[in-house]
Amino acid sequence: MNEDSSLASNPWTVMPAKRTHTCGSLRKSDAGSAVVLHGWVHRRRDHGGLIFIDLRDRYGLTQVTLDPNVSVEAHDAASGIRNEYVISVQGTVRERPSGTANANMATGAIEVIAGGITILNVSKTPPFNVNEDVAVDEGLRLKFRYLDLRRASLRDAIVQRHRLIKRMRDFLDERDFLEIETPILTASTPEGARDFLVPARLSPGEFFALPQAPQQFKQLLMVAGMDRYFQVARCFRDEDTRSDRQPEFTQLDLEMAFVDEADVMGTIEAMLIDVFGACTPKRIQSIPFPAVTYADAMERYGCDRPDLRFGLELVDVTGLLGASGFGVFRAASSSGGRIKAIVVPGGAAWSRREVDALTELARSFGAKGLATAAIGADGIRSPFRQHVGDEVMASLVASTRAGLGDLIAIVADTAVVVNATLSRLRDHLGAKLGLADPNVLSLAWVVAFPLLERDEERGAWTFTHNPFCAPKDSEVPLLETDPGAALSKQYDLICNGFEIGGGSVRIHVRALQERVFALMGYGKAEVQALFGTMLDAFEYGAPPHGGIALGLDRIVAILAGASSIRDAIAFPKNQTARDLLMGAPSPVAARQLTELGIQVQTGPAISSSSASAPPGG
RNA sequence: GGUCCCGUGGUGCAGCGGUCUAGCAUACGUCCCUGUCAAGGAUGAGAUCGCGGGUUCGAAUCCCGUCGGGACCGCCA
Repeated sequence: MNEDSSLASNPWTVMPAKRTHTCGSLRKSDAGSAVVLHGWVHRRRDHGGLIFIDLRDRYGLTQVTLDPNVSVEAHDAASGIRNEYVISVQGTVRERPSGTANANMATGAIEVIAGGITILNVSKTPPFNVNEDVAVDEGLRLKFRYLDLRRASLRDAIVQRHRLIKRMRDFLDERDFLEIETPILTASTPEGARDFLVPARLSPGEFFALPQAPQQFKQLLMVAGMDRYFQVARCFRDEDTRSDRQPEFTQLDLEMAFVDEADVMGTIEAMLIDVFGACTPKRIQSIPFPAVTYADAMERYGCDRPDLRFGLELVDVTGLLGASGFGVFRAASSSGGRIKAIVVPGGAAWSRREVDALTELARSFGAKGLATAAIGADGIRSPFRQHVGDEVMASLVASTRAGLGDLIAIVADTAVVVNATLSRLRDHLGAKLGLADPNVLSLAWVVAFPLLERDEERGAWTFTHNPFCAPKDSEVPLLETDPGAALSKQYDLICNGFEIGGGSVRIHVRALQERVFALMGYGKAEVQALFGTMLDAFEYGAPPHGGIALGLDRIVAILAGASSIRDAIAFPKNQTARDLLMGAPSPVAARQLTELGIQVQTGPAISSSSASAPPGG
């Protein structure tokens, strides 16, 4: 009866003998030992006479064998045991009889012959199978997160996360970094993401903001002489989620004084080589990490965080096709757009249906269409061949280096659309063609970002990284003549198509920081009000400094082979930023609001979004 | 704010206008079974197909709306 949770059947006062081993530790050399194991019933195989129980804890699985000839009581007790019951087993380790060892289990050479079993707690039939790693509805997984965390893949990711962070801490500690906590209740700063706000009861009408990152604090720590700082920092941004974005997430935040870009990058590179070497069987593709400029990345891959595990580089064919007789190409070229191609290896053999699907995909990514040319043994098959002529077709094949059997896919549009479409098509092809080795980590730096970009809404310059990022020394004069062309001391770290870190050498001189703010359209008074504290601090001997923040959730997700950072976080939120486990956010008592001086606007939108009933309830 | 995908016994899937009184696997109950490890065998129970409306002689199936989950665009220094 798994519903039977009566007090009599739950001997909670009886904590049996302390466990002597975990369920992952026993080996052949332990044969003969008397042991006590505690754990959850992973699976039970009842042969009538013999009963086998795979006992699970977070360390592994151990087979417990119940033989009525050894203990009738234990065997009888095991008959009533069901999956996910918590039990204690007292028994003897025995090498398994020849022919019955299980090479797939770490403990497969032995079994525990049970002399006694104590049920520590019963379990209802779980809402999904804990003992297998099949896909389950995300909502259900989040609602029963404590059961999901028992499953192997999620449990392993959480364990790996701990090991990774522990190793990072040790590495940085050995190099004189101090881990320093910074406030969670802090001040709202403009720009960047939307803040989460916390009402300040003692200052009615005013609010704290949760930090989007400890940016200013870590720079102030440099001014304070803390020299080398890091923190495993929770960050909060009230923006829409993605599979790689949660409203709260964790960064390894780091800052160093008296450094240039190479110092920070070198430190991080050394740390990651050490950490990944210890924490994952995956192989780093190339050491030292290659560096690619932002401009180069956009040109060759169409995005600033390309997956470098495979080639499939984009080729600019604007010059070649822009003047041709094909209207689509001419239009894109003459209106200042671009024409770029990607070569699909073996794509000439694709069926009409497959090529159509690729075109449809390109449309869904924003392109108006996809022009293709198949390089077959009997010649080039292409809808636009007749419009451009054989000579241009031959040049196209040559410049894209397409070979026999390949398919050339071309997008002609604005540079933004071309790059966005082809970079996503490239990712799609990498996956479809199996080019992205899951056992490889293609770590690389992206450098030479522009300092500023045009904010069309405000009609001013805005920062591409953060407002404290320094321009390259040689580029400072450009701030006066051509701000958009100035390159910065920013560096991003990418891995397998994700941005896993970003940082920069900062501005540490008040005058330069004020000049950059001026370019962004802030008046002096405004700057003083918003960033005065830090600018004032800069006047008391701010050392040159720079730092970086690594996205730990993303790194863990990559190592775990997860497609979402939800699978790297113990208690994540869903796509609509709700915590389905605890039922947050939720309405609060009227009295709480009164105390805070807050009046909640009621309306259809408000009341419907505050309904916190979980699905299936 | 927008686009797209998915909601069918506890779970995972199939069915996509009548043959569905809804199929399969697994989980669950009972029984048999002493070397299994996704144990095996027998048997039983369990779903008005997320919800509401519409089209139709007839809807799990088509349409609209809504709710829930997910992917993406915008957004995210």
